Amino acid sequence: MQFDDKVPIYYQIKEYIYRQIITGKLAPGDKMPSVRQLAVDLTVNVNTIQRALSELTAENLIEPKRGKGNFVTATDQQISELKEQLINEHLQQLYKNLRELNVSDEEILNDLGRYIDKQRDDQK
Amino acid sequence: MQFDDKVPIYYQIKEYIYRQIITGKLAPGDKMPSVRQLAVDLTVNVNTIQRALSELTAENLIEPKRGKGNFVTATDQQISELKEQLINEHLQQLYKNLRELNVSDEEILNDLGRYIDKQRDDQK
DNA sequence: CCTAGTGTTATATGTTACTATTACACTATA
DNA sequence: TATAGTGTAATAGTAACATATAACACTAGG
Repeated sequence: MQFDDKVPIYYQIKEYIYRQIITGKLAPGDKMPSVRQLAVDLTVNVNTIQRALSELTAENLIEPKRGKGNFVTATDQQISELKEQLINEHLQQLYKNLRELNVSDEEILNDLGRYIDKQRDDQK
Repeated sequence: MQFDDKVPIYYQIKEYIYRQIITGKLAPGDKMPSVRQLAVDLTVNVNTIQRALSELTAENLIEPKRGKGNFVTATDQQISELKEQLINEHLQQLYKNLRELNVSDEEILNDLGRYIDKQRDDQK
């Protein structure tokens, strides 16, 4: 996994696990990979994994069991709220960023439309 | 100015100056506020200002003159390219973030449309 | 009971970011 | 020529982040 060196790694791992949960790769009740395995997979130190997991635990999304592993405890309700929240934050971020560059509401929508069309073309 | 504690301050200052230039608050040829004044205005250390300015200098957007100050040397051409690049990066960021949450192209556009409408309403 | 696989915790080390402080180089001007 | 206002650079200290390493606590299975 490639990290943005402008943002703490533990935080990017947290976001990565958010995604795993939201996209269903990790479902309620699932056992997560062990901290040591995650450390290998993401090529970071175990302590860095722990830093991310401890925050997710504090947010009641996962729960550790000594000797067993970490388990997803988030409910479907929690997950859908989390997804909505993250989407909203990202939209807000874009909106704020572009407005700060003096891009109008209309242009923002047009530019995004063009960008998405371009992605579709590049895909081919 | 409020900073995001997940991103280096010097980098956020760099982005701030990008905005000043793109929105015309700083025009080609303009003299910038002194490093000491910027440090006071943004409530950071002079060295942090320098860190940002030295990168902007390396990008040929500004140029320092000993004893005189820092001056905007970017051309209109450079500025419009910079603006386009930043807009593109932000669009790409949103697109990537939402696609990673399994949001479809169509939903992305709809969600943004709704978000912008909501902003307009909240404005009143 | 032993062992392998879990989570948890602690220590030491290195790097980067930021601050505070000081000093130096240069320019304009009174 | 002195002074105030510029940029520049160096030092030292603090904090956060990440690493390496080791040890400890618990669980499951042979």
